[in-house]
Order: sequence, then C-alpha cells, then structure tokens
Amino acid sequence: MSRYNFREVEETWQRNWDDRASFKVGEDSDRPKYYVLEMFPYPSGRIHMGHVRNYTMGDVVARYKRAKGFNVIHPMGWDAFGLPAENAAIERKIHPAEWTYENIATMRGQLQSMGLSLDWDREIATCHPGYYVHQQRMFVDFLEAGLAYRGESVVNWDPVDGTVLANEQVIDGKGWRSGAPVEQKKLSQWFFRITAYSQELLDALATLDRWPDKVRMMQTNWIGRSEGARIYFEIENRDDRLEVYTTRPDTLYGASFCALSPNHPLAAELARNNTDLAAFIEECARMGTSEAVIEAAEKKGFDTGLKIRHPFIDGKTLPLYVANFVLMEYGAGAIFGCPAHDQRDLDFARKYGLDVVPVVLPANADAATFTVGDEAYTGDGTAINSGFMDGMSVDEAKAAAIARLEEMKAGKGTVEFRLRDWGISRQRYWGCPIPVIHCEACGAVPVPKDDLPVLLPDDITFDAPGNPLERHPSWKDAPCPSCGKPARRDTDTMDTFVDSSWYFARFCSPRADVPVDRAAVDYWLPVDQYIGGVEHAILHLLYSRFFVRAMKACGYLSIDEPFAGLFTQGMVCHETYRDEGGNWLYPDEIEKTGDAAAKHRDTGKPVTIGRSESMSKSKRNTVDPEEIIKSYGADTARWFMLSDSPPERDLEWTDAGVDGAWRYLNRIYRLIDEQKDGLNPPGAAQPDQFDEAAIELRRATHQAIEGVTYDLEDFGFNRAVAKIRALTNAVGNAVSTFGSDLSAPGRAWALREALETAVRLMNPMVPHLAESLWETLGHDVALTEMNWPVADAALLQQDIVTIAVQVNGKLRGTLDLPRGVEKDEAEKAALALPAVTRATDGKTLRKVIVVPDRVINVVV
RNA sequence: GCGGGCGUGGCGGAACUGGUAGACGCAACGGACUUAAAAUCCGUUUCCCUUCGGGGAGUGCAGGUUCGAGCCCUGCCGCCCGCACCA
Repeated sequence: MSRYNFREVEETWQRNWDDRASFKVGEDSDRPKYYVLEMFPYPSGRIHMGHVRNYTMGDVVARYKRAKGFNVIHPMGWDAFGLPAENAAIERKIHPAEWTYENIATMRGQLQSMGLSLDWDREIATCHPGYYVHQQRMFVDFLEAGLAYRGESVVNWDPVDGTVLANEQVIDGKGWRSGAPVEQKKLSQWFFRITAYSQELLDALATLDRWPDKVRMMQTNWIGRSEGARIYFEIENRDDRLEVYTTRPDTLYGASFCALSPNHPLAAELARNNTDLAAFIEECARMGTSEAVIEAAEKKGFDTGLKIRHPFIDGKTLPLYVANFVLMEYGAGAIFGCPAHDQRDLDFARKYGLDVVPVVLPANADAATFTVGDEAYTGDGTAINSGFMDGMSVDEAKAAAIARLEEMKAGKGTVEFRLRDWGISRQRYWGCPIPVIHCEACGAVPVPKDDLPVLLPDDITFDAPGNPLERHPSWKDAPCPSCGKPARRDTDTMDTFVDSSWYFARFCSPRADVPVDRAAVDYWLPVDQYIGGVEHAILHLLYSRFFVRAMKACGYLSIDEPFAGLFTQGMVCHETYRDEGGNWLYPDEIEKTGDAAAKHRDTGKPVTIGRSESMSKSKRNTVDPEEIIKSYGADTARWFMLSDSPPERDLEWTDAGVDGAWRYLNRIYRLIDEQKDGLNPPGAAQPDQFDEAAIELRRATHQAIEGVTYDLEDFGFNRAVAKIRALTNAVGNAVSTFGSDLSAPGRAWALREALETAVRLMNPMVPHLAESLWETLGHDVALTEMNWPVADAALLQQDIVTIAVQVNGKLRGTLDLPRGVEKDEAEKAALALPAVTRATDGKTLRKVIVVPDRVINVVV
C-alpha cells in the first residue's frame, strides 16, 4: 500500500501542465470564451493567506468552466508601482525596481506552487515600461478627448515628507509616516474627468446583475446623485450674486441665514479686510477633516455683516455667515439655512439666535400650534407660511419654487453629484511618469506619442524627503515639443489606481505594441468573473468602470462595463495572542494548554487568547502560506480554504481545520488505493443490471454531480465540498456493504463510477491529487482535458420516498411510500400510523393536507 | 445620524420556490486495533424529562399570517460592514 506523497504528486503535475502548456489560450471562435480574473497582487514580498483564498476560488472557477467546455482565460500579473517600494528604498538602500522585481520572482514561485491554472505567458507588471508606455499613450488620448485636464485642488500635504497624501494616509490629521500635521494645500494637478460619466456610471449599475447588491449600493452612494436647485441670491451693496445649492427649494420661505464655506472665494476676499474673519478661516483649516474631529466639532459661524436679499420676500434680508460645516467641494460651496427643517441649520440658528420658521406642516399637526423644538422636521407635509406655495405638498412646492426662480432668473433646477473628478498626480518616484512637458510659452504640452515612453530614470536618490524626480539633476529638463525651447517635465507620477484601471484589458494582448489589440479585447472582454476583496468596492471598481468608458471614447474597445460578474470574498482571520506585557505573539510562538488557555512556547509564561481577527502583521496573527504548502501541500491548503466557510464570509484559519482537510485527502487517497485492484478496467461498458446496493451507490453518485455542479455555479464552494465528502462517505458505506463481493450485478461498475466521479468533482479544488488519483484509476488522459460529468436524471429520483406525517404541524412519524402514490392511499397510510392514532384519539378529524411525496398534515 | 447585512448545537456552517431543522466538518466522549503512542476504523453527541415505549421544548426576543414558518409580515434586542457636517 502506498502513501499519499503530496510533494511528489504536486511537483509532477505542475511540471506536466507546464510541459503540455495546458493553460495557454488564444482566441478561438469555435468555443465560448470565459474570462476569470482575480484582483492582481501588489508584490509586497510574499503571498499571504488572503491571496491563497482569492486565487484558489478563481482557480476553481477557471478549472470548472474549462471542464464545461469554455475557452478560459485566466491570467496573472503584478500591481507593481507604489509606495512600499520607495519605503524599502529608504529603509534598506535598495532600488525600488530591484526590490519590486525580486518580490515578483519570489511571489511568482509561491503562486506556482499552488498549482493555479494560469496562463503565465500573459504575465504583466505595471512597473514595466512595456506596460506603462501604453498608459502614457492613453493619457495623451484622454487629454485630447478632454477626459484629462489640469486643475487646482485642495490636497492633503505632508510638509515633512513633502508629498501629497491620499485621504487613507491621513490618520487623525497627521501623516501616517512622518506624524506631521497634514496641511490643506492648493496644488495644480492632473485630473481625469470621471464626473463626465456620473449619470452613466450610476445608471449602468442596474445592468450589473451579477454584482453584489452591497457593492452597487456603495457605488450608488458614492456617486451621490441628488436633485435640487441652484439659487442666485442678490447681495446688498454688491454687484455679484451668491450662488447656493439646495435640495429643498420648497423651504425657501423658512430661510433665516446663508453661509459660505471657509474655502469659498468670497470668504477669502472678505478676509483680506477683516483679520477676525481671516483668523476664523485659519482655525477652520486647522481643524482638519478626520471623522473624530468632525463628530465632536461644534457648528460655528462668523457673521460677515453682508446681507442677502430673499428672492420671494420683498425687503427681507438674510445674514451671511462663514460657517465651518459648509463644504467647498459640494454644491456651490454655499448654502441657505432653513432651521425648522434641517437639524444642522437648527443647531446653528439656536446658537446664533436666528429665526426658526416652520414652512412644512406634518400631516396630522395643527397649523396654529405646530412649532419646532430641538428636532428639525425633515418629513413630508403641507407648505405653510410660504406665500404662493401654501397648501402644496413638498414635491409640488419644490417644483413650484424652481419654476418661480427660473422665471425670475434667480435660479434653476439642477442635478448634483457627490462624485468628484479623479486627481491622479502624485509627488512620488515609483509610478508611471505623467507624459507632459511644461513650457513657459506653450503651457502644458503632451509628449508626442512617438517619443513615449517617458522612462523613469534609474539614477535617483532617496536620501532627502520629497520627490526624487524633482531633485534629479537633469531628468526634468526637456525641450518643449511644441516650440523647442528649454522646458520642464512634469515630475509627478500617476496614482497607482490608474495602473489597475485597465490591466484586465492588457491581459488580452499583453505584448501588443498598442495598448490593446482590438480583436483580442473584442473577443475576451468583458471579464466574466472578477474576484477580490470588498475593500475595492468603490475606488478600483469605480475607476475601472470609468476607464473602459474613456477607452471606448478613444476608440480602443467597445464594451460598456469591464466586469460582468463580481464576487467579493471574505477575509482570512486567526485568533490573536498576547503575552503578559501585552505584546502580540505569532501563532507558532505559543502552545495551547487547553480550550482557551495557552503558554509561551519558549518561556512557558501564560498567554492571553484574543478574539479572531483579520490576519495582519501588526497583530502577528498570520500564518505563512509557504509553510503550510511545504508541510501539507497546496491541495490541503486549497481544500481547507474552500471548506466550511461560505466564500463571501470571513474564514477562520485553524490548525484543526487544516488537519481535517489533510485527513480527508488522505482518506480518499487510501480509499482509491485500496479499491483500485478490484475494479474493472476504465471505460468498461455499463452493465444492464444493478442490484439494490449498486443502485443506491449510483444514486449517491449522481446526486453529488447534480449538487456539486449547482453549487459551483453559485460560488457555494463550502457546500460543494460537503457534497463530495458525502459521496465519499457513501462509497465507504457501499464498500462495507459489498464486502469483498463485487460480483453482484453492477457493483464493480458502480463503485468505479462513484470513485471516478468523486475525483472529477474535486478536480477544480484539489487538482494535483485529482490528476494523480485519476491516473491511479487507470486513465492516461489528464483531467485538464476531461469534460465535466453529467448527472443521469433518472437516478436523481428515488422510487421510494420518505413522507413526513404531521398532526397539527407537529411531526409524528414518517412513511416510506412509492413515489407518486395516490393522495387517498397516502392519507390512509398516514392515519393508520400508531403515532397518529395516538395523537388524534378522541378528536374530530378536521382535514388532511397532502403534499405529494413530501408531507401529510393531519388537522384535528 | 444615514444606508446595508447578519443572528440556527460547544464551534464553522447545511436546509431547493414555506413542507422531516442541524447535511458536511471541527471539538468532545465511548469503543476497536496497539506493549504504548501516533495513525486508522466503528459508535455517540441540540436541550430537558423518561418507567427506554416515548414525551416536551427548540433557529436572538415578542407578536402575526398559514394546515404548516429558520424562511413571509410587524415591532424590539444584539452584532458586523459601508458612508458620514453632502445643504
């Protein structure tokens, strides 16, 4: 008897697939295509369990679809630009490129050891000039199409590191690395005009029916469409007008003040002659934008002394404040306040003693007595105190107010979005250079496409803070492409989210000398199944949706949406451990001494076991996939990843769970090893007779095919695993029923069918073992070339069905009856059951419900 | 605050459109094999009562609809996630 040698099996089959180029694909019009993609990794150094889970799921889908006859493309690459490479450069004096490519080499090897069915010929790295040259081309195209532009915006600026920070990199108002208080700074940057597609990005969400509702909801909220009105208020003693945005023009009669954002140009203008106002604005800027600050912040305002004329009420004026809660980025950067019907306005009004005039009367309230106390009334109702709008519903009043404003040329109805254009400039070295040259005479001039790529210089230093490209002695000097005079390169690089916004398209023609080969993208796109973490629900997934629209506008492709199907997987979690001093400990530093107790492996000191949390280096609750693969094999890791937890939910990594997976794989290995010699040869003709035991096994086999197929179509990997295990149990039972006698009609055949089926069903999940067992069963065609098994419908139904018998809905017994038995007959049998007669004794039979082949309910 | 999701044994989780709740595993316990251990195999395992025939309760809580509810409806409670001064 042989033992399952996973090391040898996994190496053999990985080499075999490689030698036979099993996963290399090209366009093939004869077969339906299927594009499976997992979010590509950042080459941080080593793969982690989250990668293992993600890529295992993708591989199951890829191998399953392949067996179903699809021409499956399943590529892999590297999201290789980004900050950590620069940090490594600073900390370890290693060039970002070197660090990145070394990491890629390590991680490629690790992924290969997982046995993924990837077409490695399509591998790309976004930091490679062969990739980013095309990104620079498209940038120029976008520029020409008006989809990229240069603009000013307020950014998070870290004065110590000398760079812009993303919002995520600002923690409690301080730079995450330098710890310096972040400043709000106005900078000229490049933008992608994602807002040109606001409505379209919103509308098209409805077509993404294979996306999680949650993600669509999040994008809907992020895009943030609202309908309302722009109002142009006249300002007393000034020529210009004040523009505000509101969603409640119906409450205009209840207005008691107007307020500007501290960043509003008018506020800045007024501050020039008013030091108190200047100080107030300064204070607002310092306050920062972190949530905690906003939560606690008091509504504060500064009365500018200016008076705003009410458009509908002759002679009425409203005071104009600068208020800390008004955002420059939304609407017009200015508001009118109606305290009775907006909580924030109410707080503000109470603080500054402003009028609170109710103008919407709730349905069951009395106009004579209705007042607003501490809570603003934001609901529906009837307009009151509102002149021409009195008596209208909120919706009618909105329309009427807009109509009147438009008539007076004092405003108009508008649709507003929360979505902002995408600022892509980063003051970083390790990113795609922005292909623009700034000329004093000609302005910002794109680098001609023939001169691309603009390559990153290799000879850079990280010995001072700030952008190495800016400090480079000569790189930024370049002649103006337009007039030829000395000019200056843009020293910013693109946000790395740009890189990941189109990589899925590049995979279709990874070596093309244009961004994408038209025939290839027309064949392969869109991605049929995309798999990744929910943390990308907005940024990456929204940017990519924008990018394909922009690419379409520039004639590169013709799809509307990049990802037809999306699956967001849960995280991998693990218990946490701390020593007496509160320091985090790695799982391999501790030893369990009981159910909820542990000690330090070396010191023997007690260890506190904390709750299970997402694996992270900072909490040291990580398990290295490479160690697991080395000691148990990739298949065990894969099988465990797919068992137990539904893929969209978090998975708890436990040693016991891994052992369980390991035990099962050994069990099926042993089972086949023990039975293989007694089986008939592969491909033997189906006998025409089966005894009862053989039929029972065949039923289990075909139910497993049916169930596993259904589950795999539906991302029910945990259920599929359970059904394969159930089939294995059924084989085990059959083997003991059969004993050593396989001569009864059909037994040997049914046993082979069951074992072969189990192997084929588990192939997408544990491909090395499955291939090996398939070979053991006497086949010389690899499973990668085999079709998916098909269930025999005749075997899915049982001839004898077990029917539940209830009395008043309570289970009293069961009946085994032939399928399709007459209702009367079933009813008679049910009423004759001792448990039923006992329960109905002395009571009047009211009625009997018979659900054919399912349940009989006796009502008394 | 707004939006969304989820509550099922000791644990992870099954349960097709309302029809035998607890599949499949983990852990635990008992047994077989063994000098012993590991490995493996067999069995038990929702809870309570039991005269061992059974009986009762049970899917967060309280109601409702239905012959029948884990699933549908109403109201609570708890947990998780996202957004957050969005006018």
